[in-house]
Amino acid sequence: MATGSFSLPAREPFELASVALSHGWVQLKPFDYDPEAHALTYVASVNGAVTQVTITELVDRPGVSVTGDRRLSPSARSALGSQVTWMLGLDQDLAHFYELARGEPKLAHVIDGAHGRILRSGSFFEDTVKTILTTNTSWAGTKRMVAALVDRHGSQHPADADRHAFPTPAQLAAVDPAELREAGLGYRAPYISELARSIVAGETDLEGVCESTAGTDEIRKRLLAIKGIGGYAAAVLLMLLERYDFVPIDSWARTMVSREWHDGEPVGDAEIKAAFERWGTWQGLAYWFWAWSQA
DNA sequence: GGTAGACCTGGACGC
DNA sequence: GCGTCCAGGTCTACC
Repeated sequence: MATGSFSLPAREPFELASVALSHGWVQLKPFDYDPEAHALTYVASVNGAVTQVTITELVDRPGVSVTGDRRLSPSARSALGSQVTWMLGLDQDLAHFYELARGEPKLAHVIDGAHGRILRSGSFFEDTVKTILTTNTSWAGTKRMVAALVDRHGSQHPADADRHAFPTPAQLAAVDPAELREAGLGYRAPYISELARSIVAGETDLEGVCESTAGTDEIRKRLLAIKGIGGYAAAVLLMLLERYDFVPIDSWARTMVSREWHDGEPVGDAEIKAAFERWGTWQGLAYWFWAWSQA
């Protein structure tokens, strides 16, 4: 067996903290981030074995060091390497976005700060479930629901009963929707259950969406066909797929666009779309990293 | 295609 | 401490 540590290269510019703190995912289990140590941790299921992974930034070149808390076989190391590369978008090319951002004072900060990558979970299934759990609730509610899923239904770490991986589709498909409802998911419980069962039954290929070369509109249609995914959630998931053609319009977007361009007057979807339309296929990213005048 | 009401939970608020 | 109201996206029924 090989040791549990290895490194992965990243395309420049890269800063681990910029990716880790790109949105709230880092606050959701099984992620954790230590700002003092600049270390991102994630409880992963690698080839069926639960491993806590610690990711730190390399000091001598762009990239990260990945350390598992157990010895990794060559195949496990390869699988984990692919997973971490995907989660951090290490090979993502944002050169065109930076070119555009250079000419916009509200986006110029993304270049120096190496912003642009958005943290992803270990699987697109996990990202989809988490996104559904962000809808129609507070952030505290999202954290509580995700924690309930992970703690109750995720595979347990062999050395620590308090640590669990995010549950697989098979694990969630086996759970009675009523139990998910009681766990605090409320009306979202049947959505999660139906999605998990559909994947297990082979009716939905969520991970295949990541590799798809289909157009963004087609991918969006597939996402909108999932119960619980509406316009906002689809836009968030498309962003995680590096497709930035849509702005995720939620209450926060309404507030910020209203303050930025409409003197606090209420705005509709049309005004929000109009505000970022000029950024074309980068408009979602422009919105995400916009330096708003008022927080 | 557009709109209204329901869904569920937790936090804020008034009494 | 209790009850009420509200915010947060999406779904469904209806027009």
